[in-house]
Amino acid sequence: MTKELKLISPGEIRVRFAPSPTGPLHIGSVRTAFFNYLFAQKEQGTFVLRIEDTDEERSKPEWEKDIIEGLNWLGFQFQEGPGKGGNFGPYRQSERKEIYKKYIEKLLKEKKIYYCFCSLEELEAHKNYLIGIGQPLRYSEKCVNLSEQEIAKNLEQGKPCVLRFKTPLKKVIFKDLLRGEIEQDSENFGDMIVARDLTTPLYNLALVIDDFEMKITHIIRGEDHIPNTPKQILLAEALGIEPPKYIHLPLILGPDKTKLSKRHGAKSVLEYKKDGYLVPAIINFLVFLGWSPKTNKEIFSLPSLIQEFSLEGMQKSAAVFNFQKLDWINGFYIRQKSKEKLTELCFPYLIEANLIETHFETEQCPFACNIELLAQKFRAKETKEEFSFERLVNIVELYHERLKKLSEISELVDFFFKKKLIYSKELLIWKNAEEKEIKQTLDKLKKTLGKIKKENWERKNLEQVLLKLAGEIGERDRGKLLWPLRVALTGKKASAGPFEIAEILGKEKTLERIEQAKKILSAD
RNA sequence: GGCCUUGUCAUCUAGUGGUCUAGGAUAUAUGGUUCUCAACCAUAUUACACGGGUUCGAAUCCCGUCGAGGCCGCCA
Repeated sequence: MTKELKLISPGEIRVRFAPSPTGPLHIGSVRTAFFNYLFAQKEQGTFVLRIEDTDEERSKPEWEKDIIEGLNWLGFQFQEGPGKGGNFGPYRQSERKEIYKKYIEKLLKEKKIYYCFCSLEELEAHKNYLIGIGQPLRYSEKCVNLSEQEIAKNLEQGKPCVLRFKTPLKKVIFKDLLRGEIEQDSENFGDMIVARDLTTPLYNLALVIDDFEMKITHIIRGEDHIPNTPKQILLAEALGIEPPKYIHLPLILGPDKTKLSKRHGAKSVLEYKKDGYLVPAIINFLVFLGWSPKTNKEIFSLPSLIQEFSLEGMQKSAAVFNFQKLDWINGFYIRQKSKEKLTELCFPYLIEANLIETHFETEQCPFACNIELLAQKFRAKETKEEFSFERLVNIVELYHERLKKLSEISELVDFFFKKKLIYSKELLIWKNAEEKEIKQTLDKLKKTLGKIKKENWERKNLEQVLLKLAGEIGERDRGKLLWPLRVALTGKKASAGPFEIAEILGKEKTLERIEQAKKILSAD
């Protein structure tokens, strides 16, 4: 299958991503865009963005913005497209009406398309009839032989009409670079509507014209477009156009194994950004949905992907979107970040969660914060306690290995910034220990920690002293001491270790929280 | 209902006639390291949809069955 690709010299390959701006850019479309982008990069071709907004009612400029913003965030740069220019524009179908008009008029003149005046009711009735007798659903061709006079009369009366393609009856065979030959008889779809009027082509026609005009060499799209392909090929033939090459990607499925859609949580890719997924993680995850390398390698950067990508590694069957694996890859990429970088990435989430605030006023959304802010001091919103960037780094670092996505950071570290922790007294109790025991432990803890000088308040010392104490209290069971300590400091059943937390919290606050734990324990 | 595509562990997949008593990753389970959680390491469990052929030999080739998905719009 790649033999054919090699016939085309590098630089000549042109691919496109052609979304319709009728909703957010979701993860399935992103993958399609990505494979187009990858292919273009690999073959040193051109990646074109075309906005398919022929449906004026459903298309919205804000969705176009969402799409472009999403592509930019992911780093899939297109060489031609709206706002970018190029030699084959305009790149919005709504701005290409003049171009379409030429083609539609030509088809009409050559009698390859014809006016159809059938009403929706008529069409519906015919469809039901066909279902009844088990035939493929296709138009009755009632209007195919209308006389010039009849057409003129109907048009004059302003009778609603559309333009239909006089589909030649034949077997259409095309070659999919991934799947081999696919054959479909055109009698299965019949005379389809290709335009509403002279300047408003529908999807199939507009696409054929645009791909030709934009000199697209390869159409890489979802498998759900296989049934459209014969229609487009016939249309291309009618226009005397050589069709491009086709690659139909397997679909992405939800956990219930149906085409991934909004109800599976296929939200805008920008929401993945908001959840704290990293671009390399998303890319790495997505590429494995339908492609695999020759080796067992699991982690790929974009450059290495471009290098190793090949159509031969493509899968033909649909793949279920595995959210757990996305999280795993994301966690992996988070662990690759330096602690400073990670803190910078987490910062907006801490602001968003109202845990910290900065003295600086910013007009920008916190998610677009800039790095200079990070050289400044912050304070806890609740306690007004000051935090340097270094101290924030120390906090975030504690959870470096525990993060799967950035948005989790705030509920993990919130206890550092709060005045009072709220938890039940049962949480303080280690395994089968008695309440009394825990109380004694907290007392001893307070006494021992109180003796440590402020200048010696650091992780290593704390560890030494506390482990010694733990030995005295629980012999081998350090949990007797460490569990209530950790709960007292964090109010959580799971967290980072108590020594490093105590270090960052500081002596005063640590003792305060132990005191608080005692109160919680004695309360009813 | 018609047409098309597709079928290896729960999930993503390796595998192109012998090296497959089927490999890797995620997930799960157990164990190891300073309480918990995570990370890391080790171990374990789980798959060639089914039935026929072809062949000395089949996950791999052929046929049939079954399953799954997609498309059948004056949406794209």
